[in-house]
Amino acid sequence: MQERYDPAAVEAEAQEYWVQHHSFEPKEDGSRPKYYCLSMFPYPSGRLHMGHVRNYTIGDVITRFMRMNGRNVLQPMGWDAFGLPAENAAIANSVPPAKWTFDNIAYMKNQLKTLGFGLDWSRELATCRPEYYRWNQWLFLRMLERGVAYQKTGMVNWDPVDNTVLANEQVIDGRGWRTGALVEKREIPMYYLKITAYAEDLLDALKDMKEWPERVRAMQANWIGRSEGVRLGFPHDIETAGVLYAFTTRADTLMGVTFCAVAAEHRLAAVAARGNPQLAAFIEECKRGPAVEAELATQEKKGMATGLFVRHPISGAAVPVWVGNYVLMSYGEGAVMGVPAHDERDFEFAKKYGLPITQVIDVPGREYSLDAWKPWYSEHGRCVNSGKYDGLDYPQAVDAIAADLRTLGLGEKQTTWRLRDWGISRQRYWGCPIPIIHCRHCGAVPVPDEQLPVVLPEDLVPDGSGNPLLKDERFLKAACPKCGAEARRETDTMDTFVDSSWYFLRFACADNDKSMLDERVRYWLPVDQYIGGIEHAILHLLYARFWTRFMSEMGSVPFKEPFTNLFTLGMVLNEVFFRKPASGRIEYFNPADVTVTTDKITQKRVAVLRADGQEVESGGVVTMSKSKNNGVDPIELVGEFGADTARLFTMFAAPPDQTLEWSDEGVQGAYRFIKRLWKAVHDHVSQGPPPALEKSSLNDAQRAMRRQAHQTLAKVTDDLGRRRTYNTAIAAVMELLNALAKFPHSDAQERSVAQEALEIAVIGLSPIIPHVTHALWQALGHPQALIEVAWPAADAEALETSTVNMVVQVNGKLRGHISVAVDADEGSVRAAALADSNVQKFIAGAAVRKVIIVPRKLVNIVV
RNA sequence: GCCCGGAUGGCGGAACUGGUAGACGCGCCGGACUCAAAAUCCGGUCCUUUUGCGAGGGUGUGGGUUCGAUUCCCUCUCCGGGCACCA
Repeated sequence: MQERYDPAAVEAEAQEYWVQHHSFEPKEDGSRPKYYCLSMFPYPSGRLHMGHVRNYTIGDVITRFMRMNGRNVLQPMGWDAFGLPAENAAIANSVPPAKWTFDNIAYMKNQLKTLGFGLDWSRELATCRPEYYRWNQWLFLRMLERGVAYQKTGMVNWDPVDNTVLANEQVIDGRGWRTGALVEKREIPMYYLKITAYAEDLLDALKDMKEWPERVRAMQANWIGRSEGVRLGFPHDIETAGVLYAFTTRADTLMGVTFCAVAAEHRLAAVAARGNPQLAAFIEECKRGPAVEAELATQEKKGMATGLFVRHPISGAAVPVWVGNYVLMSYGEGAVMGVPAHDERDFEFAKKYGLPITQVIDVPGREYSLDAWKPWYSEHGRCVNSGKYDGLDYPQAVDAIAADLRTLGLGEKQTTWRLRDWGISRQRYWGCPIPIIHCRHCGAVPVPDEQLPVVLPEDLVPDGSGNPLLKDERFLKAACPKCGAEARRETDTMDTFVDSSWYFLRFACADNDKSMLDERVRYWLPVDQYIGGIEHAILHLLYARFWTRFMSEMGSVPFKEPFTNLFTLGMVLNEVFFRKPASGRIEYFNPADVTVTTDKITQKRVAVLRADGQEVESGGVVTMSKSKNNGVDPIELVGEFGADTARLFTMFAAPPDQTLEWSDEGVQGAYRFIKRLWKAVHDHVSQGPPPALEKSSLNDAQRAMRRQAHQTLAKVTDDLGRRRTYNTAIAAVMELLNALAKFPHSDAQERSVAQEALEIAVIGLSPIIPHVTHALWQALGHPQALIEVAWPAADAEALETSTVNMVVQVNGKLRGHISVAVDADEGSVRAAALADSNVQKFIAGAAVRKVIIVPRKLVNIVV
């Protein structure tokens, strides 16, 4: 065995072994339990970032651990290869997005191999390949047939200078990111998927998904947003006799309505705007407003009276109709009843515009005043000032009012969802073409299955002014499948979330060119463990669940939930350094180019840019990103310390589901530990092979060492398998190694105990640092490769102990320690506790009121 | 604004089911080795007090439940994620 740890040589050899032996290319095998471990596939942005390393290391730890525990483990990898960044790169460099994407894939694949992940590359897929996206198209046609896909108009951001549709992220303060032009809204026809038809099932199923993090289930449930309420109608005679409908969860406050507010897009707003230029201008202003919910919700609440009135459904009183910029057309009926006394937004609105406020709910012991909003105003209580409903509580009032409305034909109880249908049309080039042909005579005609795939040309270079497909005659021209007339292809492409809504199924059968899925899906799916960033907690995961439900209905898959167990990891953060010139833009400096020292006198941290020796400011610790220039290149790290160090640090520095703060010193520490482990094995094996362990003849110190080794094994097994707290598993092995360093190594039995402890350390860490442990396992005298070794169980005999240490508290404060026999009864434990000299000091002269004994842990004496 | 998380020494974190707060690592201090430095090894390291044993305080804020609270409940503050066309 070499004395010096040489990561480059060790890692090349181990990786060579796994490739040669196809260690991670599992075949379907009905005789063995399968395990499908999947990390969210990356967008091929150019190079791996630390978030990828963290994500894929977790996946790899699970993969290797489950493999050693006898499972037939599949861990595939692919590329989420369509998307906006490729178009941006294309515009910047005049390269087709396809070339940019494929170059990036080649580069990043190499990076992944360098890190030693146990990936099955034989199943690799990229969503931008026609072999893949043809099935997007095929399934979209099935959805069209079943009415799950449908067409309606939707609003988009329009850049009037570039004549192009902008993504929300390309709109900065209401202006186009490239042109700076004021962004307009346009209503255009788009395709939608009817995810709302699955809302109830998507919500109900969450209750049984115990293996998903509670927070993700909560976020999804809130997103779907089931609301039980009442749909109520305000009759009117505007134009002709009609009814303005609104949805409310607070029908008990109906008698407190003093106005109604409608969205700018509401039909009544348009009616009122005729002949009212001021109102028309206000409506236009609202429509130009933000598209993003966060901005909508924080903008100043504004409104304008329409001059129209509707009638209160119960009292018949005239109720003024306003247009409000806080009313969403996309939720409920696009109109709300205004009850300023009991709704905070309505209260503010009424205050601002001088609308009346009528208290109709009374909460005992509380005094209502019109001066300022108080949180209790929106609490449930009893009806007052509400005529026949006075005295009713919330459920009684809602029932009574819903019943009366029903009699009047002006409403009923209703369940409303926050979830909206999924608009999948994107007016962009680098995506999966929507398989539709537009014919002058026949309208929008689906492309017949036998003409699939509709292939996206890969040689176009977008220039930022609209979708290049619109200018590509080869793509555009098509014969109408119905009448044969010359027709035009749909140029919209699909949202990239479509691509990622089923890729996990395709890994089971990526080589099938005849059908989307086959019987192998039944062996591998559902995914046993899915791992990805918390930022995907809602959209991606919800879309994938919806998609799987549709495929289940079609009979394509025998399950509705695609991911049995979900693990969400935290973000990777790093400190950000910058200089802010008196004028001009902030300049960010990469932390690798900055030296931070602590001033000995002032104790202040000082950051200096090495290039010029001048100080830079610290902007705190934030998510690693290109824009803040605070990323760390994982591959540079691998070059300097090896993949095992990169893996060990990312697993050790923080629990995997929480944010991880980057630390160069921490990386050094990880490297130091691996070197110590290497040296410990080297020093041990250089004395030659130890004799067989004679368990019965060990002395106390040897027995204790052995006990710690097996306790460590039990802890590591639990931390890796159940708790997924890789940081504490590593800490436990570090403790074991620290203990072993103090353990004598001279007689034969001591060396046998040490051999066993070292083997436990090496096996225990092997899922995390597989390369170095592969080499160390050989050095410890084993011909079989470590990846083929079965995960050991802790020896129950080694864990046995005769005495146990307990702490003694007096009134909850720690006062002493006692050592008692494991099987000591309460009486003797109590006696030992009371006999402790320090404890005596605190109970002297006081009456012992109570003694609480927690077996094997603690005694608390209450005096 | 709404929904979901988080906050513990100089720093990252540990304490799993309400039972010894600070494991493990980083940094720092002292020592060994060295002509010297690096690397490595050994010892120390929450704060106050004490020669020491010990004592007092301490888990973002303020309150509550309990023999006992980092852990449970309520309040507030700050930080992070998501908000439907970034992926």
